[in-house]
Amino acid sequence: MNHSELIKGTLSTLILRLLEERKRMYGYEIAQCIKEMSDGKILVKEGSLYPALHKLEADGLLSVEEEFIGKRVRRYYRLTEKGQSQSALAIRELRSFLATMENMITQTNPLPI
Amino acid sequence: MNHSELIKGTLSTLILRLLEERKRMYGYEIAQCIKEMSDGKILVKEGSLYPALHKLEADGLLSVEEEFIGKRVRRYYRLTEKGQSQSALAIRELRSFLATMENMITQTNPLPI
DNA sequence: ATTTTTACATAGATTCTTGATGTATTAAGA
DNA sequence: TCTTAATACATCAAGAATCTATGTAAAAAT
Repeated sequence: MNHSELIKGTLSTLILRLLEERKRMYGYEIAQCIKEMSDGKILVKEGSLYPALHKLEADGLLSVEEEFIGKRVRRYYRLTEKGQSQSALAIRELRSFLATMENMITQTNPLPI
Repeated sequence: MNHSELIKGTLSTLILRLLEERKRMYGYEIAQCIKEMSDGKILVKEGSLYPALHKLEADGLLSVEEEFIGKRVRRYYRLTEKGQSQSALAIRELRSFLATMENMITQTNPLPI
């Protein structure tokens, strides 16, 4: 059991959350940001990140602008309007889930039902 | 995005945690307990629960005693010694992950790296 | 008498992440 | 200057975990 197994299901919400704050980010930047913010504990792999971004784009939550830095392309993502409302929802949901989990693993001697 | 998608990766830890407190539980009881403790927010399905229990047993973290209630069998689980140490580890890990996630979705305006 | 709850189980489909692999530019260091 | 590391995208096969659906059957409740 490590952090990378626990991240399942939370990655897209995390991406939405970052884009809420930063407006405009590209994939690699998102991965670095998650690494920094988690103190190196959550390392998103390319094999997770890019498919997740593509799915969010396909679902109409993100829009993309390609930009050339020298000869190299960067795909900048931002939230669509749909993405903004979805994002708010997903974050509330995640926050509630975290609180519930915290509560469940913290409370001692849960009573028989 | 709902709680059932977010539970991925946390179910076994949750089971271990419950058995740490309650010593001896059977599958159906565990599912009910998770439902109660989460205020109905986390509904573990049989298709998730029983395979998870079987895996924990196969990995030597749980032991089983079958008991007949009338004509119906109940499979009571408890932590093995290995299960106890693993449990402590998994819970620490989960707690740390929850804190990290909480931190990431809560802090406003994360700075550029 | 019928329905709901209790209690186990598994198979197939789906989803998510990983590891491996690929391509290519740019920056840094020896 | 040459080599390595970092940047930046991408995809595929494999594995893990969950869900839905389905099945069986006893006990309790209506």
